[in-house]
Amino acid sequence: MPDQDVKVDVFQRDVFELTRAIPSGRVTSYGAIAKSIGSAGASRRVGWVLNTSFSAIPPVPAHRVVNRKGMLTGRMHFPEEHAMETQLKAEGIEVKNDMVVNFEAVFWDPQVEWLD
DNA sequence: CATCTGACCTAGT
DNA sequence: AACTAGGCCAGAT
Repeated sequence: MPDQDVKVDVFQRDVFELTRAIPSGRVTSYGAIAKSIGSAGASRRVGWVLNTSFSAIPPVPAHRVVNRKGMLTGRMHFPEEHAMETQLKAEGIEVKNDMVVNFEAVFWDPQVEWLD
């Protein structure tokens, strides 16, 4: 099989695995994920992969992934309109006006805390 | 088949 | 510090 397909598969697998490793009550960013799996700059692909994560087994907590500013940019893509915010709040993360409150405090850096 | 778009980020001006 | 441009790469049109 073509190398490209393999790369995509690995990329997707890594994104899923890393995202599942995000502790409850914490969030991370697309760029941080991309960087820690060796694809720095490919943050847009992370979004695409997460979009396919809704049907993934086991489920991927895509609601814990936001952009660099702590903004819930992907909430409109969730199955239900307020799913992302609701789930975050259920985990103890405060969300106001589509923004994670105290973002720096709840930010989870995969490169530091996700050790193989 | 060509062009645009997007759950983004960094760097340059 | 605000703004622009470029890069990333797969889907959609």
